[in-house]
Amino acid sequence: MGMREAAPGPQRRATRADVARRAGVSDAVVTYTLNGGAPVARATAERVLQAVADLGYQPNQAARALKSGSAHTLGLILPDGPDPVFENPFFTEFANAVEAAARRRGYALYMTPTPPDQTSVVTRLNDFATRQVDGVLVVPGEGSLDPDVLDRIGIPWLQLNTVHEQVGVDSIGADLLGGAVLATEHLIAHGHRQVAFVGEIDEREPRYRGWLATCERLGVERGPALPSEYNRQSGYAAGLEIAAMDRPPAAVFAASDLIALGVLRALHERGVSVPDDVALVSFDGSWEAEYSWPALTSVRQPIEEMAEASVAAILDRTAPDERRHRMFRGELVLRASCGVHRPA
Amino acid sequence: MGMREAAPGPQRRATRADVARRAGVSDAVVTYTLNGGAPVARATAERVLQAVADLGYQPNQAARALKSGSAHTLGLILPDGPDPVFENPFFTEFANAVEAAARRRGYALYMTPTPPDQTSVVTRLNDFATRQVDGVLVVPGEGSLDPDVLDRIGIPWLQLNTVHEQVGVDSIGADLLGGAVLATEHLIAHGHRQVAFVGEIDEREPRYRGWLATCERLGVERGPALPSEYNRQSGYAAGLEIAAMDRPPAAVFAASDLIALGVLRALHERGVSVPDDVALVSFDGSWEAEYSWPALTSVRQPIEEMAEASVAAILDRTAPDERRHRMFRGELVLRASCGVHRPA
DNA sequence: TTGAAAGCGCTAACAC
DNA sequence: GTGTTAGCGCTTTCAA
Repeated sequence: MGMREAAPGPQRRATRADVARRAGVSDAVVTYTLNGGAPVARATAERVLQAVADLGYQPNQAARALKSGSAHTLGLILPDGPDPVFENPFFTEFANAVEAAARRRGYALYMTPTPPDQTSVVTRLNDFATRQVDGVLVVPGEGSLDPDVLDRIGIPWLQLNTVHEQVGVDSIGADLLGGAVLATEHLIAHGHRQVAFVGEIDEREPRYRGWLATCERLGVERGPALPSEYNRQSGYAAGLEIAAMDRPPAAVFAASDLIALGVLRALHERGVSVPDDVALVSFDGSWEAEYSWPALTSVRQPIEEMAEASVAAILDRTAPDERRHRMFRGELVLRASCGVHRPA
Repeated sequence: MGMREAAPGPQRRATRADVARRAGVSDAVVTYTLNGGAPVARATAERVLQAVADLGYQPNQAARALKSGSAHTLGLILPDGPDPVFENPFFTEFANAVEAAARRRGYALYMTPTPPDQTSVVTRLNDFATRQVDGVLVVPGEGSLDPDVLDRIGIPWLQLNTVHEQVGVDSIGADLLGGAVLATEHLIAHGHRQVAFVGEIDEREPRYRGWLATCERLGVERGPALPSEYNRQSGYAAGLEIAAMDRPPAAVFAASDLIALGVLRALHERGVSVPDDVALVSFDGSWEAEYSWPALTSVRQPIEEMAEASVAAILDRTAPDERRHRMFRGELVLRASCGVHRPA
């Protein structure tokens, strides 16, 4: 008779063959019942399902992956630089949302910080390919990736958190320019006749462009533009500069929450009051913006929506050659840092 | 002749057979060369390695997983409750450190928030098992897990972030009691004759016990103990209570950074100054504690060390029956929230 | 509607 | 030292 269920302890997992035997059918029928692919007689199907339940059978995903070329898994590559990505609540929220979206579709997620240079990313993509990963979401860092090289690996990929749209690259990103316009307009609506900018100062950076354009359009003096990387330290340095000015700008648009948090700290230290002396609006709308002091008014990126769309874009891709950029609008979340709001 | 390399585009990945053919050896020799397991003549090995390089061959991990029962992958289960785990920088840092430790060992990581109840965790462990995951790190939430049930799944697991040591459970955790002692002593060293506590009020909670014992040992009045869950909102509520007191405690020990952040916000709102009116020390030492205002003095958990140990514990496990709790000491990181430090 | 059998790519026991 | 071969558990023709 062979071994019956051994005493408690890590027992061997049931395989498709065990199920088939117990249901008195062939292996194939088990597959048909479970995955479809061929019609199965009602009675047969019931016996199979019963056997599955009795045995607590669960298909071996490794075997499935080998045979079908799909591990039912997605990969997420986050930029691993001098600033730990996971210290950025925006990425953290994004990663979380992607995992949730993948799971809803029955996919698992490999998530890994990777240096954002071409070679490292290629290595990681290759590793994913050997694991039969179905698609990879890449959050780029500094430096750009050559789409052709990545394509040649043969694994579907999609670029997240895109700032500059690129031909031949399937990508997803927030409407940075539109968000910057929202933020700047709001500061101006508060009555400020001068708005400063802290962030990446580059004609091609949409947040910078949005701020610039809005100041010009509304005939408002553009306060100084202070350079800052997207982290707290750099924002702090900019904040110190602001505090040291003879005539500090009464309104500041910071290109990310992290920058704003740094600015905030510097102003606190120098006894400059936010929002009384300086009104501040930032970008991202991550949860950290909510528990800062004062809480930050910020342009909230539609993270869940973008995550959902990312997973869908890669999983539902039909024509591999139809590549495009998908842009998502954010909304301004009003809190305390921009000043008191009057009823409209 | 068959097909030669097709024009650029996702080409078929080379398999072990391709390498064998090109090197003029059998499949087995390729395996021997790559994995060891049998001696290979120097010259042969060189030819194989050359072929591997020429073809850019990388072993198919799905096939490996099927054959060997190991996907070279670890799983990390985070508690998914009403409070999103990824809003807690402590978990975020921990997850990041675990991923890095796993990667250093050549392992990938599945990371997933999961409701911490028994059924959900079992389901997830089973899913991991079908994917031939080599071991799972479980961060428990509310409610306890039955080790016997988890063991029966047959996949090695380890409990992280452990508060209460349990027999029969392999686990890792910080020295919470020792940390609470450090924090409380420090507040007392600042000259305060009364120290309050905000956190979980339970005789079995080590942070609570450490605070209690230290106050008694040093003959200091223990200020009120205010209940709080481990999140910002709850800390905020406690902070409001503190601010509303006739005679607020001059020193507070908060059981986590998140709690402290909430307390801080409440005190700000009520115009209570930290550290002048209230000195504050918290627990965890996550990065968010550094950019709060004022920056938090906090007991830093040795996250990297614990992550490293977690991965090692599960991968280097020899005797599956030798289970124990591994405890790690934290250290007090001095910042501003506890008050000015005089030279020792 | 069901079954037999080939094969995904790799490993390892066994033979030479 | 090297080759042959039998699977790991599953999917999928192809036949019956």
